[in-house]
Amino acid sequence: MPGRLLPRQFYARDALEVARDLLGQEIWHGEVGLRITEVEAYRYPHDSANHCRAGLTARNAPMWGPPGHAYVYLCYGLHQMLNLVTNREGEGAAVLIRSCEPIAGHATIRRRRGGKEGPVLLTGPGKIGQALGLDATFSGHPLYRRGGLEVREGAPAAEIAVGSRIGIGYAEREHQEAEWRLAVANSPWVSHARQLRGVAR
DNA sequence: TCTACGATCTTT
DNA sequence: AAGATCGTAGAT
Repeated sequence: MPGRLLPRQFYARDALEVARDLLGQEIWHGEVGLRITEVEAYRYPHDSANHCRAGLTARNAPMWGPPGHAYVYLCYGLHQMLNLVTNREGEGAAVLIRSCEPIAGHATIRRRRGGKEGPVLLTGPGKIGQALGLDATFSGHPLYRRGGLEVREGAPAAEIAVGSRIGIGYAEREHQEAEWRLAVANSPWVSHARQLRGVAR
């Protein structure tokens, strides 16, 4: 039996708080189910790494909308990046899903990954969008309704690790160094794990 | 319109 | 260390 959907209000908080509580929750799309193991918070209003730093654009519009919706965008011309919109409507903030443990739909995931043999390692945000079969048409999709892309209640993380966010060299140093990347401690489903430090929950 | 570049990943 | 690959944003 499927787990309970996370309610809209879950997302209506600061992105960093939502990020912490998303660890261990599940993302489902069709038969594919993933357990969230690594996330990054893109906060509002003071975050020079945030896509919303320069105001409203056609691409980032879902981030300015109500919480509990997806924000999906194409990165480097090939990677579909999945974010979950947080805070309140009118505040551009979201949590980037960076890594997950696959829990269902392994065959579909493998096919989407090109049918390669070997373990399916979903570490890094590009692989999450690929495993879920996402593209930009999912941007703005609600996450709290059955059907389509859903986020369900999962087993919370016992312990978490923190570190600075990846790939934001364009941001101010204060925001580059902010420890707004969170992961399930000691999970194999984490990217750049050496740059994390463990902290008690 | 034009141009530079990116919240990446894989291969060398 | 560098190539793939293309939509977006800001400038012209």
